[in-house]
Amino acid sequence: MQMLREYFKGFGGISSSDMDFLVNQCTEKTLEKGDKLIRSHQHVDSIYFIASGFLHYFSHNEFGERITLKIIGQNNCWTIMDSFFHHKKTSDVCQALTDVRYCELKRSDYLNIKSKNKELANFIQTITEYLLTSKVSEANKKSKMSVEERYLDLLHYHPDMVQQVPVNIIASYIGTSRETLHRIRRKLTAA
Amino acid sequence: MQMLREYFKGFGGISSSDMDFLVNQCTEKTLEKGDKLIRSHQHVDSIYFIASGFLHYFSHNEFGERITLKIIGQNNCWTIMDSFFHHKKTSDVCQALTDVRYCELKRSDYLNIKSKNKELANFIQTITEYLLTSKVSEANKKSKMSVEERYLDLLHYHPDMVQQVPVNIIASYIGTSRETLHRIRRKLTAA
DNA sequence: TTGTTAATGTGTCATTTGACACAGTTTTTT
DNA sequence: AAAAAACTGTGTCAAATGACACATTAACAA
Repeated sequence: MQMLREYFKGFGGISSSDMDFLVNQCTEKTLEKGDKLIRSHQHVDSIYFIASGFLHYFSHNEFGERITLKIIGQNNCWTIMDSFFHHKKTSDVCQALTDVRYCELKRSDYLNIKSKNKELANFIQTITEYLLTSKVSEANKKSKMSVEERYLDLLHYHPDMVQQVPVNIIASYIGTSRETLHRIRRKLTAA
Repeated sequence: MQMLREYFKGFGGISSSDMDFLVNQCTEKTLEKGDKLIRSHQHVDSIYFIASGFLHYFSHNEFGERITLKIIGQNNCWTIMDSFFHHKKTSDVCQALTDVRYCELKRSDYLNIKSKNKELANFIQTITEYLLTSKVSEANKKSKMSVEERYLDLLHYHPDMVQQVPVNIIASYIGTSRETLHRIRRKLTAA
């Protein structure tokens, strides 16, 4: 829960009573490696904050192949937006790649927070703006990089992820096959 | 301005005085084909709503090649988030591909709206959540599709864009070269 | 412990792609 | 109207990639 407090602190000052209120809406939970946080055809009614471990968020393309949409690591606030905000079923899956500790915030409590007071409404707006900005920047960055550059980027910013997550999942995440990623790694170790 | 009202209406009811207040913060403007809305090294201090025409939002990769990040068409609310929210310079460019009519909302007026009253703050939050959800969904969809599928998708949802925007820009947008896009088009017309 | 499954490393080969080159066409500028 | 610039169509060829196949190793469960 301490990590969550730190995460929130990063978005500017709120009173300690507001902070307590915020954190009290969240529940600490764990997953074991292989457990599913979200199954196909499920409604997603919570936002998650990852305290430790890695989650694998994936979907399927028209040929039924798994496509990694995100590998969610420590200190990340995440949900399936479309399902959460629009009360829709998702067809995607989110599964623990390692043991995971996380906090859950249910939609009803999220709404509570937003309507509690002006400061908290504002605080949530700030976080939403931050998430939007991050997502756009990330997508733009991805557009500018080759597969190899994306891998080097991962290695630089998330070396632990590269170590702990299977190659085929990393490969899918950066948009290539495990064989091509393997060639890239071979080339890099040779140099 | 009517289009902007309709756009806002899509996000749920607000009082007509709130709607008037909202719309009054926006200024109608135009660009001629080739004009730059945003130049490199500029601070972006506004949000834009496109009423007609197409804008080309692009950046450069490490080799100085132009990378199309977005082609912004009618009924789109857009800005360079990172620059707008974090008061930073952008190194990207946004230029009119056709004559363009748009509305501009300056940051100071955006902040005015947010602090005017609870309903408007909420309304802005709803739009931000919508933009975030759309962006994530769009990125996920893109991950699942091949270049050819992305082209077919554009053709389906934005046939006017495919007609009016140069092939090399469309190609860059869907992540390939103009030659490969040309091959795809040739194959499709053959079939 | 052993059998089973998952993950990794690597080679071959057909296919796809990007880079280049250049001709034809359209648009814009002078 | 002429010249210049931008855009489009197309062929060739080398390089990159994906699909397979299979051996090896690691992780997990019976």
